[in-house]
Amino acid sequence: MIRTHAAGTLTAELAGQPVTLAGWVARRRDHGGVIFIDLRDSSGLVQVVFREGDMAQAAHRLRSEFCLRVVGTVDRRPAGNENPELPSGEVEVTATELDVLSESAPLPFPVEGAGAAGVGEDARLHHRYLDLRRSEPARILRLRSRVNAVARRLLDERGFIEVETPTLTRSTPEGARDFLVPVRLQPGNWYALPQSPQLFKQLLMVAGLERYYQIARCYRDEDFRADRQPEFTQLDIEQSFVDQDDVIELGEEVVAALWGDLLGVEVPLPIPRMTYAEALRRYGSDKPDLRLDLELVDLTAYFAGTEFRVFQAEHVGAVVMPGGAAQPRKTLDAWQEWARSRGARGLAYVLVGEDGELRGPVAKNLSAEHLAGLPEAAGAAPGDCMFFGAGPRAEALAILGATRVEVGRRCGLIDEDAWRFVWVVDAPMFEPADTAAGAAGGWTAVHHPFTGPNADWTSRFDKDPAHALAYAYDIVCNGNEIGGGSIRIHSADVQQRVFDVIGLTQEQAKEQFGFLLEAFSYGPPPHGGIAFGWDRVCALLAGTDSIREVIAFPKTGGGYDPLTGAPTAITPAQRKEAGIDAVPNPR
RNA sequence: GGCCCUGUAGCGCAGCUGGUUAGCGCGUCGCCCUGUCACGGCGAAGGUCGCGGGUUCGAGUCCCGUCAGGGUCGCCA
Repeated sequence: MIRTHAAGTLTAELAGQPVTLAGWVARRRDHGGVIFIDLRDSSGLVQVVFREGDMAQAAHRLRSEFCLRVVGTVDRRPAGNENPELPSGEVEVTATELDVLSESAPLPFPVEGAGAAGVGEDARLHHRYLDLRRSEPARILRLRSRVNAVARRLLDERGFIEVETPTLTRSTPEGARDFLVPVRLQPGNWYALPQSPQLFKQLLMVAGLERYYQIARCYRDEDFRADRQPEFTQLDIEQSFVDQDDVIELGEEVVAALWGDLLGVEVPLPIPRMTYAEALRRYGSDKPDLRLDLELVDLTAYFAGTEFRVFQAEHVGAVVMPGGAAQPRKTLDAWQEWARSRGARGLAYVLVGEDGELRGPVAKNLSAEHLAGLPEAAGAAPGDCMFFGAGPRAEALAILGATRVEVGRRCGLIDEDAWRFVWVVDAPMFEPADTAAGAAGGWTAVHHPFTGPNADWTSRFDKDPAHALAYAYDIVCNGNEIGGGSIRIHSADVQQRVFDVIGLTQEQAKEQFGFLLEAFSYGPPPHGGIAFGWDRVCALLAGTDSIREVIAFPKTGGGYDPLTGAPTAITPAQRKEAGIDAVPNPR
């Protein structure tokens, strides 16, 4: 090694010892006759002193982020000059030899010191290698490595086998759009990048592995959000001869190990469970944020027979904003704007005065008797504001659920330090096809077409697809879905009935999933699993809002990589060689 | 694809109802400085105001279009 010690590890115990350090110039404080350099390496910082004569002259030309080798001795700092902010603050290194390993051009943004905190994301990603020299981004990458290690250790201890599955695979028409890769050796034919290892992990169960896991890269060609990237990572797990409780138990162990080992947070087990229907009814969301106690109120029955047209709807619900009656008109108008920006027509409200009198535009439209019992029915007290959502049930619940969280945010009702986990179970198997694209029948699978019906519905899911429930479960943390999975179908009969419901003919099923169905003709074991959204899990553990912070080289919303400039055009020669425009030979 | 916000020096931002030479902080460059740790002092350089068009005597500012980034809804089995 070029160095003998790491900069951040030097302490008074080493006083008097010669050391050789290697790292970067974090900051320079040039006093003419004496020059201080904060030398940074991956372990931290130490102050290096260059005194008069040759050493001071040599140090004078140092600049930020020059890469150095420094030989010197560890000295206690003069009394009164210690820096308690630094772990190495009791000592400094008096330089006797300086070797500039490489110089740095002027920086595109401040790496250290004042202004380093406020750098825009674009600049940071363009020079991500400089961004990662900074302590916080570096901390996050190190944390992610430990997140992986904790998961691997736990799964290894429980007999799981880490298997790598292909990233060049077959395009399957359901689900998200695939990224496609042309194949030079078979012009006109294309690989797809996997949206997840779903089909392969099921094949591994047929293969008798029984316990599989993988930290797997997945690819989906969809529009991006703050919490989405075109390539992202899942902790993918699958197990044979298990039921839903077994998978949930394992998922809880993973969560408890991560939060316990990395944050010192004890997650009380078992994690509570809630049905999908209950989550929607009480919180207006399939990923409820339980840091907030506030619940929705169903007033559909209460308003039955109302003459107020807006409330003549499939569903009428309310959420109460404590103390909300004091909001000025301008703020209440802003709520309307907020609701419209989320696709709602508006957000009806009734204010409960301190005197109990009900005010607001909607109050005038309600009958005296509906008005009289309203605060009690909604659970509102004097001084509160009642917000109402009315319309088709799913839409009304969606806006009410969003309002609930927004109320919690504005009223400071959310405990930012809390970790509230919940399993959302008994998800519906199917949803009407018109809300999702591409299905030929009247129904489409909510999860994927291999998700098994739960015990209650095995015999009759195809008779009442609208209400059929699956052995499908999501784990939610503070309002974020961090993982989800299901018990898969291993019976050919059940599988065929699911295909029938979603309108998939035998020919289509064979065309799309033939290899899986063939495998399933050779004694497939009952199996199920779970996949964690690993980027989101890491972001939560790191305490950051954006998953970009936990990805070494993330892309922007348009799928652009600001560092490499990918994607790029290709040359006509590349295009020809890749066979992009070729017509595939029939097989 | 819809809607909202942003785009001014290397970085972060200001620029009021249109007005003469577009400012501030940090950074950069030069000189000075022997105990600083966001060191300090003096001086200097650095800008097609994202791009295109329009209104106007005059546009960073107003209008239209467009591009890029961020957010959000749709979408994401």
